[in-house]
Amino acid sequence: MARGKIQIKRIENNTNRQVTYSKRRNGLFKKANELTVLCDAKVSIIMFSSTGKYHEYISPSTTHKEMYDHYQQAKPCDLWSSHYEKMQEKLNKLKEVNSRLRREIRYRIGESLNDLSYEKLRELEDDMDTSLKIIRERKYKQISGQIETAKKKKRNGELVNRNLLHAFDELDEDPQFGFVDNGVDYEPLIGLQNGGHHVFALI
Amino acid sequence: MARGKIQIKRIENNTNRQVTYSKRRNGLFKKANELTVLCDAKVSIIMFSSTGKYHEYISPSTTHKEMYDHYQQAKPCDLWSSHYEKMQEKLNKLKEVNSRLRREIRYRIGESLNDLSYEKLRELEDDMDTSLKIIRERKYKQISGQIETAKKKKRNGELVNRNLLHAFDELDEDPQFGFVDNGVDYEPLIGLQNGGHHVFALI
DNA sequence: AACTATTTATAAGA
DNA sequence: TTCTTATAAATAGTT
Repeated sequence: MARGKIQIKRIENNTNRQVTYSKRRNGLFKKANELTVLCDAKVSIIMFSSTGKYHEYISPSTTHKEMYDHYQQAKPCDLWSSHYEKMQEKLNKLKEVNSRLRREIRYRIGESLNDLSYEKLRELEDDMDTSLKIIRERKYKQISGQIETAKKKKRNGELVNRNLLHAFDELDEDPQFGFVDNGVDYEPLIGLQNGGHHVFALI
Repeated sequence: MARGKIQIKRIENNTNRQVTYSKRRNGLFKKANELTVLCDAKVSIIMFSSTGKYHEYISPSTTHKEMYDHYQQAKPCDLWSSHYEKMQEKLNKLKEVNSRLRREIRYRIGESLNDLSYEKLRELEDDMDTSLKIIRERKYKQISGQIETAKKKKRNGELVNRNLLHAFDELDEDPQFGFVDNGVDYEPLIGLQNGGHHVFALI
């Protein structure tokens, strides 16, 4: 717009394009600021150059986030808001599921039983009873398995020992094998609550 | 910038301000578009007038959402993105808590017991045992309470009945009072799983 | 980054 | 709102 008119089309010369970008960007931001002051408006500008660098203008009294939140409200059907809202929805759903899970656990550790009808209490008792049986079985299975293992190891150890005795005619027969933890933990997410019950450290 | 210089400060005359807003807004958007074309850049502008009306410019090849997502990446420490990221974080935390709660429930209904060490199994058994006792107590308390209530009602009913008999010399003595549900539900969020256990219908 | 000839934007008026 | 136009501002090409 000076020293010759130009066509509004992509500037092919790379350097030229960069220079023009820089100049016009400043011009744009200046205009944006004038608009802000003169008309008491709020303006949010974000731009990316062809090389990927970004620049921004934002009216002093606000933030991009505020502008976009506002924009969202003013234009609720656009694609942008759907992303944002979906996230909110997801969050709320998770919260709900969470509180239901917590309630379930509370019932199962014997809290908030007031909420339950007699029928439900009976169901819960049945469930708990069945579960407890499963857990006991499992426990017995595990302890007998461990005892077996221990015995085997002991036998094995004794054998080795005997061999050693044979070989060196020394040492006495007393290898101590304790129970072996399977290495997977019932997690340290357990805090005391309600008379010694082990429950999650709820957030 | 014509017919006289102006000071860059708020235009007090309301109509004037509106007019200037409109004119300059068009100018700004025109410039933004020229910048887009000339320099192969992407520009996102959102503005609100002092009266709350919004206007926007967005380069043809993109969307506001895309621009802000980009902007976020380019400026990870700004307030907006922190809002966005906090949301993500919250979501992840909730998910984590969720899976822990589910695990806890699984243990308590006798699933995934492979994960637990012998020690933890023993703790779990203890817990379950205690909880079951609490639930049983509660159940008995409730049923005996209900029986009491029923008896009272029956007595009451009998009394009324007798009075009625006296009054009308008719009707026979047989009011049927059933147990009364307390009205609060153990929720229909319970679906069958693992051999008849009642657990939440997990999402 | 500065300069400046020109083009563009626009304030005020209609 | 739109047009007009005198004038202020922006800027393309150059240094």
